[in-house]
Amino acid sequence: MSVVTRFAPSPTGMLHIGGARTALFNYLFAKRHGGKFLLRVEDTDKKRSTEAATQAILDGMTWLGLAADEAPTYQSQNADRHAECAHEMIANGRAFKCYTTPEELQARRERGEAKRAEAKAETLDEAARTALLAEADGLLAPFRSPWRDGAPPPRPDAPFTVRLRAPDQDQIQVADHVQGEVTLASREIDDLILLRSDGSPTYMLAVVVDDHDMGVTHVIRGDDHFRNTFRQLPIYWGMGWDVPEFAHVPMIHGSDGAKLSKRHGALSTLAYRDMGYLPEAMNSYLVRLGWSHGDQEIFTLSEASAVFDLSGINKAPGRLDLDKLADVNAHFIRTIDEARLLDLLRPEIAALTDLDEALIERLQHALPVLKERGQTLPQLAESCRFLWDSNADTLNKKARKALGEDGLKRLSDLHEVLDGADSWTIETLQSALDGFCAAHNLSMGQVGPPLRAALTGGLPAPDLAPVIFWLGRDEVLARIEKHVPA
RNA sequence: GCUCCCUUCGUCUAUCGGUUAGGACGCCAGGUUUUCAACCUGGAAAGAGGGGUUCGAUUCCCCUAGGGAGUGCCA
Repeated sequence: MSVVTRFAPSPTGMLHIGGARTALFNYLFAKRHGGKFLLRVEDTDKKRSTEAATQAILDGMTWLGLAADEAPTYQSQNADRHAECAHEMIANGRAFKCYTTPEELQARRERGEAKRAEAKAETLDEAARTALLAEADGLLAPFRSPWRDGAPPPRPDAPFTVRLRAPDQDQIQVADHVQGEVTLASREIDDLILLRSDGSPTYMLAVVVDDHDMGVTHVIRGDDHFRNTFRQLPIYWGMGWDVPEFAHVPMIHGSDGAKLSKRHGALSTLAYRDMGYLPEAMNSYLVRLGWSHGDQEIFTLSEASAVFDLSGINKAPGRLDLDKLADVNAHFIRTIDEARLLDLLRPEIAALTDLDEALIERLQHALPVLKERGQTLPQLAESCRFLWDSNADTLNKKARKALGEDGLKRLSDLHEVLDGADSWTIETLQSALDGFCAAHNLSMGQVGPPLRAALTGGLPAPDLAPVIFWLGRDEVLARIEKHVPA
């Protein structure tokens, strides 16, 4: 049997980082087993679903490179099919019509809460408290409809929901690839609603029907859905369908261990793109958060696709560590194709200065060295600043100091040397500098600072020889002339 | 409240009864050095607590504490 996985987000917001990881795991598992990875948009909640959110999710997936093997499907379009299944289950006795109204349900819940609050009173004796608590428990227990056994409705024309008969056996077991074997008492499960009183399907019905119809073999989702599995199993049974394999992966928390909030990381996946992270880095970081493969820290998508397995997933929720993400990002900045890196860098630099042809050429030369100097794209762009900015007007303290009397003298001598250099490569420039030091009996510690001050004004930059080479003779001489007019 | 799950350095993790408990990020120190990085070397840093089982527990069991999830005519 060939593997089929799916990512099934509800389009009520952006694709956050937890969703991205769930999608990634589904993708990797499918690839690992030569199967199919599908995308299904769970838009059964018409009130909260938006087209913009759908698009944002699709964009996020595209950016991460998690391409689905078929066009995305939309759950809302299968509503008829869902209803059909519900009615089939009414026909075979697994489901029934329930005439209890939302108001009645709400009232029941509120009475339960009230009893519980009452039980807290200190004046109560033990017996009274126990009785009150028992009552509250009864009221707050999973709902079993009074009409589940076919009793006549109060008014046959009243609106009804379709509910599934909760299982009769004592317990339900789920063998989950992450959570292990977990048993739950059936009394924890209610007669869940399959069809709302307006006839629309609920999530619980829709997922099961769609997963079955799409041939999903492995349901890999957030562990916030784990409890749902116990309620969904009876739907598979009611329809006489094979039950897929399950893997419920833990959530991702913020760096403080609390639930992800806007403060720390509950950002759209695309926000990370906008902050200058690479999709490779996101994937690599995310796959290692909650899953491991020996000591390997860096994974490309294809590397992970070759070794990913469900058994390596941990049960505990993981915390987002932006420092680690930045380090992984730095790794990919250093290793991706340089032409692509330059393309990614273009808008970042264009935001800082005029990106003309001359600058692009300098960048092409310098990038192999400069790419070591930034964890994110904006940082990297900033590290390139000296390529277009001599910083002559805002010399920092060190630079100012280096341009004292001695410094200016050396600078003027260097101007002559560089002006007359007949070869312009990093190697020859380096030996020109070395030769200059030797000839004047100076150390690089005496020559470097003034030259650097003139060329970069104290901006961070690599070794002088490559800097001189990248800048080119005209620019170098011009920058020196700003301090020692020729 | 109830049900289920989880707990190894600050963080992500390795270990599948016997290890000086390993790696990575971050942090600290030293080295290199013409700035800033990078890089190299070294260092501090963990089995939540308490009981068992066992010749031997991080590893298996129980309790406690802490954390998470669920408890909708949301998904």
